[in-house]
Amino acid sequence: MPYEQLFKVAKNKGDSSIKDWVYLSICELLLEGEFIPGMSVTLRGIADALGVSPMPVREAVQRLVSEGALELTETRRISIAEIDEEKFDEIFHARISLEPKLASTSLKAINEKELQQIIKIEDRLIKSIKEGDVKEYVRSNRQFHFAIYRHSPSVVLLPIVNSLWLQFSPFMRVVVGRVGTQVMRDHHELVIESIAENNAKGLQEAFYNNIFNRMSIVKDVIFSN
Amino acid sequence: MPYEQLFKVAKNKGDSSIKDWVYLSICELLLEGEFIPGMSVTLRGIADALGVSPMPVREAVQRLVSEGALELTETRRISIAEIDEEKFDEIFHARISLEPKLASTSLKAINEKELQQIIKIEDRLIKSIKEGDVKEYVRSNRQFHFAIYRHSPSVVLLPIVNSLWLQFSPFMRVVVGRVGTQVMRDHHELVIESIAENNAKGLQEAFYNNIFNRMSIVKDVIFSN
DNA sequence: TAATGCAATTTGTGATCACATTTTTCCCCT
DNA sequence: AGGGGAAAAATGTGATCACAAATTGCATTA
Repeated sequence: MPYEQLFKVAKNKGDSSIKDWVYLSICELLLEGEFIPGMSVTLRGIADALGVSPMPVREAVQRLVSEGALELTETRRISIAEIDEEKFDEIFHARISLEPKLASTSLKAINEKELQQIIKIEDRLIKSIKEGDVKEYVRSNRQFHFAIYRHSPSVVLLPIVNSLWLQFSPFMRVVVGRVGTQVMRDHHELVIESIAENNAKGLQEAFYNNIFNRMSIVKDVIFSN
Repeated sequence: MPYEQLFKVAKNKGDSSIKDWVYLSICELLLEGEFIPGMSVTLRGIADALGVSPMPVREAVQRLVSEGALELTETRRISIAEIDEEKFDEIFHARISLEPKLASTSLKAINEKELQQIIKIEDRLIKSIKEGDVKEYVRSNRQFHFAIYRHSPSVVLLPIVNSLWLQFSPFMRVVVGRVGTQVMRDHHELVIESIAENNAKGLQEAFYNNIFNRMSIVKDVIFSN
């Protein structure tokens, strides 16, 4: 049975259009690393798996193509985008240029309750590192970032950063399996400190260092030879 | 007759899919400032104007919505995106973070012939300033930038920058009418010099200053009170 | 004259059909 | 057994239809 992963996604709650639900469903699978870069998908395959007509799938897929998460081959087949070193460098530059700023714009919308949620996610992340649970590690790291970004009023930066994560997540899921959950300074303590102290400058620095370290390690491991 | 502007666009050459042609047609109108921020468009209106079915228009419009150039209202109508000061600041940050880098990655693909084209565009730009031709000024300024960006092998930065221009161009067309083609240091001489000398660092600086100056002036004039 | 309500039209969304092109399958030949 | 090739199935694209929801137009009323 193709696209077994799609059966895991939550049923459409009917609170939004089908195409948005399809879009979010595919996003989740991309972010969770259920799709391997280079593998191909089909409109009807996804449509059947989700129990909808190919029409809303077309719109969702088109959107993901324009966001760089999916690609069209020369013979107009749909596949999960792959990443080479040049592309990785571009994403590196974009992330480090935009995400610290995005984080700082989120700051004023984060209250005590949301800070506690962020700390809870960080606990899960530390636990996953100890246990070597790569899948949970990738998930909680992403949740940590977006638990912050999500509160930003941004209408420009946030969609861009979203599309960046959609582009590299399928790739990361594969490479982190190779890198492992090795100890790396993620500066999450500084992130939490800065939020608690309402320190925008410190928050930006913490995110800069976090992204720089992580992306550098991945770059070294994957593209060293 | 609604959407008269659409009649201006070139006929579909058949070398690509209809949806891509529709997409490019709407892009051109957005970039040329033919659409005013806040105005609404309809699928069938565009489809009739272009002589195609609503289907490829749906796909093109969905894409432009996901790129932030068009917006869906709460009652799912389509309109040209508007820009407030917060959004302008975000675009400012994204442009100044990404475009200098994008320009520098274009450098190695620009040869003498292409440099001459760029110089030719710069001449048109200077002429338009002298004559106070706002429309031509906006067009040649955009052509100047993309005559460089277009040669970049970028697959991440270029689409992002493209979407940024699509977002602010309808706005710029309106505000430049208010700002006028006043004298501003655009650092285009430095751009051309840097290309001629193959100086990536200088090119980045020239673009940084160009974008910073221009965006600052617009910000002052439009959002000063 | 300006506001109100109701009907007619228009709109985006989703489903289905048609079609050219591509991919896959499977049988035949060497 | 192993290629090669034709037939069959599958695929993305575009057009058309159906429908609920929103907008518009217009007559009626105060």
